[in-house]
Amino acid sequence: MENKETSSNFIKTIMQEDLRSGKHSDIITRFPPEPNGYLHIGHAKSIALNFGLADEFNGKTNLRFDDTNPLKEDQEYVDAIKEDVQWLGFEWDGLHFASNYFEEMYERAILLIKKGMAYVEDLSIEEIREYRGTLTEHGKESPSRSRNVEENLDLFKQMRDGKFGNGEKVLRAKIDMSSGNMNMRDPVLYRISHTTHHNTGDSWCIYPMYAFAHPLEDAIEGVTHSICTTEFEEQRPLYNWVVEHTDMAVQPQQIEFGRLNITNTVMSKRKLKQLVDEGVVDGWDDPRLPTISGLRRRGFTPEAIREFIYETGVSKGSGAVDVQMMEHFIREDLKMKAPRTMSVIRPLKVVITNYPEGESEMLEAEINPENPEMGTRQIPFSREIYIEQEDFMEEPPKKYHRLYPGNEVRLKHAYFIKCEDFVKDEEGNIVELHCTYDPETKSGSGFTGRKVKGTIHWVDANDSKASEFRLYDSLILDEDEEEEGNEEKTFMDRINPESLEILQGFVESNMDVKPQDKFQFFRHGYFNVDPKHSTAEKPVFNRIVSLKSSFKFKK
RNA sequence: AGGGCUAUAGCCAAGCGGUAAGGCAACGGAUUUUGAUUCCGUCAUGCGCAGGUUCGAAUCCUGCUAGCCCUGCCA
Repeated sequence: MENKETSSNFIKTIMQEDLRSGKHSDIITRFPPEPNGYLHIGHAKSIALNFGLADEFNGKTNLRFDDTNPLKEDQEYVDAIKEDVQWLGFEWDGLHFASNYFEEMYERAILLIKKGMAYVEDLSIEEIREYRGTLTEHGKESPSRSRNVEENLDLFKQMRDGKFGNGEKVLRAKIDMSSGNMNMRDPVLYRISHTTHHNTGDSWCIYPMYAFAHPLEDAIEGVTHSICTTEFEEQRPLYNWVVEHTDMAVQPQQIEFGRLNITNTVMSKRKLKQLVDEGVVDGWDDPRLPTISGLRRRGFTPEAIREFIYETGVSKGSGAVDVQMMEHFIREDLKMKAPRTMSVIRPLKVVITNYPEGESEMLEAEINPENPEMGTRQIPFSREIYIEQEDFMEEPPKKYHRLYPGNEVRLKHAYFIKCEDFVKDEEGNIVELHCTYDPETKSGSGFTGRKVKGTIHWVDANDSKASEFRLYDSLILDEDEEEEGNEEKTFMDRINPESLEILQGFVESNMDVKPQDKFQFFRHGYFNVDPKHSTAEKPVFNRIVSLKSSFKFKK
């Protein structure tokens, strides 16, 4: 994509070398999701790598659904995955389904049987597990291992023909039960599952396992570099074994990278599913989730996600990237794109006592000072306005530049106002401010008579639009130093009870918003119009990220 | 009778025998009608630890240590 000078990573180095040496004349990669769930930003890294690298070398990338387990897969997920890949800004060359290769895979399995390298297993699932041994003990060979080729062929045919029930038989590779690598202890190649498949319907009742199917899929498509995450590293010998012994024409190279982890969130499908199923969040597209659909609803852009992934790099390590890095890239992307506008999220009424009653005026304001081409807008101003509650303090700390009794500040795009008085309710809460304004200080007038230390935002109290604001915080809290070592706290124990705060306030009356529109609310941060809950009458804004701030209350 | 992988700053990460890139964060300072942005500056005599080879080692060798992954008819 638009990635500037190409920073180095070990996968790119391998590709460059393969091109240089003539091992390959083209680079072909693939993104191979299983359609059993929604994509998250970890997948986005894989997508960006596969598509980005191939693109850089003018190669090709296929989107291939690894749909070899009908129990878990569904058309709903293939549609969602396609949408997410496109939304991220990538175009696949071929669109494939592993299930379209079932016939060829079956033929290759037969080839293995004929070579005496695969056999039909009679043992039960529990027995297979027992025979497999443990991490520190060798496995032992199954009695079925010595079955002759003809019988294996016949039995495998019967498996395909539905002569057996689920779990009764399985096809296994004959490799090495004493291997230190568990994957080589006669791995299962095919299992029986009388289940309707989203793509092949009921035409199959045996389905290939990942370890057998994946290398074949890659080889069939002529994939040169099969990029996956490090937990597949130990499968590489098996991957190579399958391609070699099934006499595939080409041998793709499996390359593993460390998966993306981000602080203060969870990334595994299992954990995300748990949060959704237990109702901790509002579905797979909850704006607090690192799912692609969640990030989209939160207001992240494809550009920001891509830049973040790119800057994050590729390695085999297993660390976690600070979530602040992701926030940096969305701020940077939206800086030029997002219109500035004002909103008051926790309103405090201000009466400007020397402004004539019943009158109002329109003020001109630039839409984005970083990007003047975006033009200007008109903002109504009158005697009563709302400001942010935190922009007034009865007894301010040192270096507080906002409103307090006797202090003067600028209202953005409007006038200086000075706090003359304030009123409290019975409980002592500040409920209203009385201020005076100075007509001389109108914004844009060039007034230089005196300076103020602070500029605050506001909204006309009688001409503004009621809106809902949803402020998000980390879903998962940091680990306390105290708790480490103690009984294992799970991520469910560290859920932030304050990850969502819903507030009612106001935005400028000139705002006409559509779902997914993005704005910078002055001094607040970047917000996205929620596509699920926003209505024409009452917009709902998701806070994507706050603005940075160096202001700290200190005594 | 275990196997595989990884270790460079608070975090991510380049580096491939010639004297430690970059990004995030942090901290100074300038500008500022966003306590934002922008700009300028600081931030590893040091590359998990201990030895060794070499004129020279983050890079090569040996030995440790720590972390991650592997015993689905999941992918």
